[in-house]
Amino acid sequence: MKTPGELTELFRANGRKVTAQRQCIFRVLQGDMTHPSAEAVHVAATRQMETISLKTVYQTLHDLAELGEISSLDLGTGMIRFDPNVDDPHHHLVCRHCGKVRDLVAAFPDLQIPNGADLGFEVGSAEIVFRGLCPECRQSALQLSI
Amino acid sequence: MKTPGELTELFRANGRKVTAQRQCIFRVLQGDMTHPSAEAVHVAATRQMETISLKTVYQTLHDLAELGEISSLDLGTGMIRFDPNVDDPHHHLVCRHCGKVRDLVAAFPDLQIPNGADLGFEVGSAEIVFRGLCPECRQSALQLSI
DNA sequence: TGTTTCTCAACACTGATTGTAGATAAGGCA
DNA sequence: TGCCTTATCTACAATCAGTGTTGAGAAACA
Repeated sequence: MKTPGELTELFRANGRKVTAQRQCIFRVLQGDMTHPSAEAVHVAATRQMETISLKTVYQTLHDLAELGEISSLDLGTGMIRFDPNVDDPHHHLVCRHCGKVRDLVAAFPDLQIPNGADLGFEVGSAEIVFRGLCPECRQSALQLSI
Repeated sequence: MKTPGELTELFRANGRKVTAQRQCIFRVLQGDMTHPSAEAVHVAATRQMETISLKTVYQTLHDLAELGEISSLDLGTGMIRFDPNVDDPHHHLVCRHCGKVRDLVAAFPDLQIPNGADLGFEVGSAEIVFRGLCPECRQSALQLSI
């Protein structure tokens, strides 16, 4: 993802206005590796700007996704997650207990896309989701089963 | 998925009661290859039993998933889809326009699960989702772009 | 500075799914 | 077969993530 300054330029270049709320969201996303939900971004943004509304957060996240600066992921955790890492092709590791998401950059960088020709599909992209338990949930699962 | 008769046995063996509503849902799922949503199952069930409630459909689908007879999939189409095919390991092809889902049985039957050990994750399963356009949506996309 | 246009926040609303509670039916047993 | 216990059913309300609307306000640009 670009820096807040670059995003400001990009938004202006695309005829979008740059507000204090948007810059706040840019800063929140910068360097966030947790694949936050809109709600999580809102909570973090609220710490810098008390009155920012959830609707504004949703709208700005959609704008960023439309410009290709973040990607939105539905990983089956009940809400859409936003991933600022759009530069390295990668897949995801999802904790089936707490929903935590981590990038898996090294695995399957060039997954062969099968041709769905026999089914008539025109296949455009492939995503792999690995599900398991994160370190924390693994730990608490162990303690519970004693 | 097992036959309606086998499912009846299985439910009884697990201390669950077998009602006309449940058997109706068993029949609806039998041989359904469309990965229906709960709503779609409800519509089909209503054709056999007018008064069956959506809540009952959700509950029975969850029971079946709990017993491992169907699997529930969140493929990013806005609702959970149910897949009666739990016998052949397979992946999914999802139409990004209409949400139609097809099985891809032959592709990557034995995807190597990377060890998430360096991230502390204990990885249990892997799913690949291929996104593209189904034959029908491809056709209408072509017609629109003329 | 003035004007235009976009964005903001508050609020109501949607659509999928779940919780509640009284009515009803299944399954075991006499 | 009829009764009794317990699970399940339906209807209804509620939840939760996300979206549409609208008047007020701020950004961009001349």
